[in-house]
Amino acid sequence: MTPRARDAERTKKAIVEAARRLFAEQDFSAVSIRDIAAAAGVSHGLVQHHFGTREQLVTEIVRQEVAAFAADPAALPADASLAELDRLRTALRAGMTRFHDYARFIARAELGGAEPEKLLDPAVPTPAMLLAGAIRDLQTSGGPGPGTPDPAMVAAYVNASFFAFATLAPWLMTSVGLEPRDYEARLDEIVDISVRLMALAAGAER
Amino acid sequence: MTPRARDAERTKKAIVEAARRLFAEQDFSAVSIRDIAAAAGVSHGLVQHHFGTREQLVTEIVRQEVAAFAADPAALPADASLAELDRLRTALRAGMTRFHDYARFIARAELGGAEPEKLLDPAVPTPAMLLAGAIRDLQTSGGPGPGTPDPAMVAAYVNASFFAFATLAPWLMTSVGLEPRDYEARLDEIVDISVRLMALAAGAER
DNA sequence: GATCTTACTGGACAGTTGTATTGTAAAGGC
DNA sequence: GCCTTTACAATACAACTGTCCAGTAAGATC
Repeated sequence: MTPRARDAERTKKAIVEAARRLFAEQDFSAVSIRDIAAAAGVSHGLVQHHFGTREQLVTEIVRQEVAAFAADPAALPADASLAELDRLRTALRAGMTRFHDYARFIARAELGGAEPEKLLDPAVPTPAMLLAGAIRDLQTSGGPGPGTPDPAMVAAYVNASFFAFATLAPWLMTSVGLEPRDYEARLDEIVDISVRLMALAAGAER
Repeated sequence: MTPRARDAERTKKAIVEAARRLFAEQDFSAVSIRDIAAAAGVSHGLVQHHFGTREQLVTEIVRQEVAAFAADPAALPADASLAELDRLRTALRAGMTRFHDYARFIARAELGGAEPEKLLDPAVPTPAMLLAGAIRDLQTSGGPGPGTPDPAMVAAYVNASFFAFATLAPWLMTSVGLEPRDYEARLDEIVDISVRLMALAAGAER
């Protein structure tokens, strides 16, 4: 193997990027250090030199992924109030798109049993955080109506749907007799359903 | 290893059951044939004798899991119409409970890349299939109102939420600032949100 | 009782894994 | 120029993997 340029920072980034790519396609435990090294064009010994053990590498990658998502301004558009439905829709759509890859990553990491506590970070913004505006609307206008669902639970529900579609869109579509290929084209419908659900939670009139 | 009773059918079942248990806890690719054999109290050679290759074993387990869920009467309660909200709620709750383990299994299998086409079976009933009654209600009463979301898409949305909560409840709860431990206690709220969403899709008055 | 089938165990094997270790040469301080 | 540091490659190794295969004995058939 021909030696690469001596640029530790750059090399570490290349390794992390290669690992990210492989983890997005396979089981966490199906990806070996040698796979990662090969994908990064590096000897497997170097991976160990930079990251220590395999577990430390995985931890580092998870940490970076969470940090990147949390820091991405596109992941958390400004609060959108229910009074501005169009803005809410647009923001939710953007959030959903950005959430897509992150959700897949979380699913693999979580189901793979890798450092779950690192992922359980309530500080990480999610599409449903947009509910914040709606919830404020609700609270300033006298509280929820009788029998209105808990806005936080609705937010979790919306997050859940986005998450599931991101990871299992083909299965979810076919499970109700829809065409799997249509998923991309119908993202707006999913957003629309979410918005209606939020309005419901806020006790707004239909 | 002391030889076990010579009962092929019983032994095969024990192996499948052990594998199911292990697959529910770890990455698909992290579970070895020897792990499964040990958990079943059997030599690893026997697993090969009964199932051939590891892949055939996994395929068989997935097939059985899908078949078991599809055949379970509790998984698909009788159609509940929107006109009978209480029955709908009860049925949905039962479906959700049964869906829980199946969803976890699907997630692992799908994300592990194991035989996805086997899982993409639209014939497998899911909680949101209960929408069938509501959709019929809708259609016999003159079609959806203007701007009403597609009932099939709503069904997929409901399925998605159930699926995601089953696999990632702790993360989903904390992501909106709720207590992860509360998840079990608040299942009814999730069902309630689903029912409201269905009513919305059917164009029913709130 | 002899023979055949088959449910099982256990050993062997080559390939892959994570990690430890050794070796090399590039860079920087002095 | 020398010397220390360190980014890298390459080898070594024990543990584990899936698969193959030889052996054993229980039970059925005749």
